Amino acid sequence: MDVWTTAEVARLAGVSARTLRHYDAIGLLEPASHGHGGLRRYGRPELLRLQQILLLKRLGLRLDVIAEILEGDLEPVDALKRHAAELDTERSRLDRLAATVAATIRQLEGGQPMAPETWFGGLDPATEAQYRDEARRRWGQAVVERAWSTLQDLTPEERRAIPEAFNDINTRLNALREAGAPADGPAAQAVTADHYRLIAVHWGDGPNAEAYRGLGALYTDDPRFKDTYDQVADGFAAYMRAAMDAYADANL
Amino acid sequence: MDVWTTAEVARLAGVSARTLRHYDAIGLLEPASHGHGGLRRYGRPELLRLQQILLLKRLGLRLDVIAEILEGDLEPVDALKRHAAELDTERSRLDRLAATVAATIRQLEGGQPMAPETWFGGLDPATEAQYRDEARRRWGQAVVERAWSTLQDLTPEERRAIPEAFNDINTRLNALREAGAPADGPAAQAVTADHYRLIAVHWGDGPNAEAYRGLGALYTDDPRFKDTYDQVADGFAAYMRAAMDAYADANL
DNA sequence: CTTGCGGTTGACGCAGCGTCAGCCAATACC
DNA sequence: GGTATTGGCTGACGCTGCGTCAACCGCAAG
Repeated sequence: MDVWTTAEVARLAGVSARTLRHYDAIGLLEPASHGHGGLRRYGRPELLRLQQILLLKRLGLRLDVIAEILEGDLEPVDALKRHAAELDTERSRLDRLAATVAATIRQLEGGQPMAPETWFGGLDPATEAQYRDEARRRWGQAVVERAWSTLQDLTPEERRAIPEAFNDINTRLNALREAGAPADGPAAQAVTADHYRLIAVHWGDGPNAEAYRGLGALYTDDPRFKDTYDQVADGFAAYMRAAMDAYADANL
Repeated sequence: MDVWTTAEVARLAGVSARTLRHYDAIGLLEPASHGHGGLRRYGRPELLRLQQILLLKRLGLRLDVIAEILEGDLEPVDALKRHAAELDTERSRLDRLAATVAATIRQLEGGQPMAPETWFGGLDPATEAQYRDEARRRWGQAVVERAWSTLQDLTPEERRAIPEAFNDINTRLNALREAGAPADGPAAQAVTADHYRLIAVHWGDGPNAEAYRGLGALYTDDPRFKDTYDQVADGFAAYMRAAMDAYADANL
């Protein structure tokens, strides 16, 4: 009774037969012998090795790492410490993700305020015309016409998605501001890059440094914009402008 | 300028061209037209749809879920709430995993005490003989001989792994005890199942109900065992025995 | 003889692309 | 006019850890 078949080992160890065949295939746990039509026959050393494998697997180690440990090529403590660090990284990633998702849910449920970038969408004709005139003076005829025709071509569904996209960016950026991240730091600049790309999509091309800085200036100097942005949080408009200036300096 | 190629869209949106081709392949984002040798040509609606895709992707949603949302088959808020719940589950799983890994590291670094199940390994000959005699009286000749020959055949390396395996189980079970989990509850019984299987491997077969209960009795009644087990934590021996009794009742 | 159990070897599937490989077309340089 | 470069295209493999068929074989019971 010192030898077991695949199914017996599976039952004893609480794994599937397929798993054992897989471990054989990748060389992690080879049976003591292949006899009589290829039948796998496991001995006691294999059972014990399997126990060690399962112990390490329960800790979340990958099979190739487990193999290295069992071959003596890797110190268990070292591998576990590295693994613990990875777990920690992954956990904080999940934490941030969960926070972002929760914020997005609140935002969707709360009904988002109309962002000023949606100038031409859903406004009454007079106000709309006023914005368009001003935009033309600031950025020129071509840009405004492109943006205008863009918005005209949207389905109502797509149009609804625009404020969400801007609010998403505002939420993210404000979270960084509250966390004390500098506006020209890597985290805030990454979000700003998303903002730039979103603007680029609406304008049909990326704004140059001057135009982008001009847009930022609008956020702090024009009360129609400033009020909306400081509604996100007090001081947010200034933070946003600083981030945009830094972005223009570094990338445009 | 109302139409863009793959590379242009990639640059504007900050994704790889390969990604865009993938999204086309799975039908998530199809170009406005395929013209002139299969060249993909994206229009403004596609750019906007891509923005929505990337927004949702940043939240960790899977591509098929994103597709459902964009097709209008799924409410964004519902999907996000479900996703938030999944994130929470995953996060607590990682928490437990990290705790287990940390405990294992402490255990490996602290040098584990010899578990009494390693009767015949590394003891002086006289003590070893004494254990063997007693084990024979308790569980019979056959079982002891099998277990004995098992241990004889092990390499020193494999022998060192045995206490680790037992200590792993003790650590896990004691964590449950300290958390207030009942010895006959599902969590503790899952660990006990591992313990049973480990014993089964060493004995060459699973002990029956009587033998397993007898082993449990040993833990609380025999001072040599009890002392070692209560060294894990005060009262642990009794908890372990209760878990083993419950396991025997339910499964053997 | 059939049925059924338990064993075997492939091979696909999953998630989301990265990364060649091999081929075409237009442009730029000599 | 030849050619090197750029960019786009379509496959197809790779990664992780098996679950899940599919197709086939051998042995024992009914």
